[in-house]
Amino acid sequence: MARSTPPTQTNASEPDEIIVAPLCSIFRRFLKKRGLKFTSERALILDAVLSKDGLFEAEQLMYEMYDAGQKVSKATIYRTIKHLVEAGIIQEVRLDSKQAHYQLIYGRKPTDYLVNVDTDEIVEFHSPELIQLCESVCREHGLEPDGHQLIIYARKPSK
Amino acid sequence: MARSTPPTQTNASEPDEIIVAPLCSIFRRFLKKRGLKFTSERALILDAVLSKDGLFEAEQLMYEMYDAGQKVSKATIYRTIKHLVEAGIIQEVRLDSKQAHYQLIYGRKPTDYLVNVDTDEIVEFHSPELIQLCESVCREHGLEPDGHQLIIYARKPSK
DNA sequence: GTCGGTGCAAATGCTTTGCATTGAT
DNA sequence: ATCAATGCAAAGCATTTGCACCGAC
Repeated sequence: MARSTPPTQTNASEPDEIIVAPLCSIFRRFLKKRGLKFTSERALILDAVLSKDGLFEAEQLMYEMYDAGQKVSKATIYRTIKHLVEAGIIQEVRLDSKQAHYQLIYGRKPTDYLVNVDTDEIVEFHSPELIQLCESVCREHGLEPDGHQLIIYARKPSK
Repeated sequence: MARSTPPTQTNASEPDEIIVAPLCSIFRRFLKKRGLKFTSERALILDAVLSKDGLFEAEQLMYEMYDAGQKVSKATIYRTIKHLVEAGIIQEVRLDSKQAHYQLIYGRKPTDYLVNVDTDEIVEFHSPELIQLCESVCREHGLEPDGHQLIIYARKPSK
């Protein structure tokens, strides 16, 4: 069973003060509002997610939890991740046709990605201009922004 | 066997003069350069792709070709689509965790997407500002742009 | 006590692959 | 003639689901 390795990655953002406790209660509140339960498995998964500061994958998270002796089934990982996305705590990022990546977003600036297609290296960045753009595009259509995903693919200059 | 329906979609671009013949020779040239062959199946698939002006899916394309009496196997569709992407004729768009979508891009302005998360309606748009942004982000990292993908998620204003 | 949650294994669905045959160059 | 392409069926892989038991509320 080969564990897929996360993409190489540099984090462009200075680690903006992560407030762990609030996120837990935010998740509890979200679950309660929907008549769902806050179980010990969900607490463990949230903890594991909070310990990651870049992109991560569902199975990777599961194996790391396994190694840490916190065994939660794959099904539960996937089910919980869906709720975390719904709750606005993490976002799904689709870098390629393979597995989904996720990243903590709650209380952070929206993150965009620059992928070097030669090396697969991923650089994160934040773009206020893009946020403006999202807002104006939405406004044109009488809508309001509910997240976005920008992936820029790039390569070494031809010469 | 349920055929998945393509997302509802409006095309924001005036159909910029599509030059069909050139694309065929462009594809031939691409294939030759790689020691690959231009087969009748690939010609049929290219034709089918050129007949689409918005997003499409691999299986959907196959069924449409089937209905038109042009039967090409699923394997060949997928194999050819990969080459079309490599050739820069179409681009892959990942709107969700389900199947991939594709869209003709050769000779067109890069297309971005606004997804109404309530209705799943997709509006295409073009953004020169975004192209500027891509260039400046790439320049900062000593790279040059090689495509991008922007999906804006939006919803009806809360009130 | 009621439902929703969990783990497991099986199922799903998109996409890829192995292989024998066919066809472009 | 060579070597890639095709079609088919089978495999792969990330993700989802059915079900019997468990646990949060």
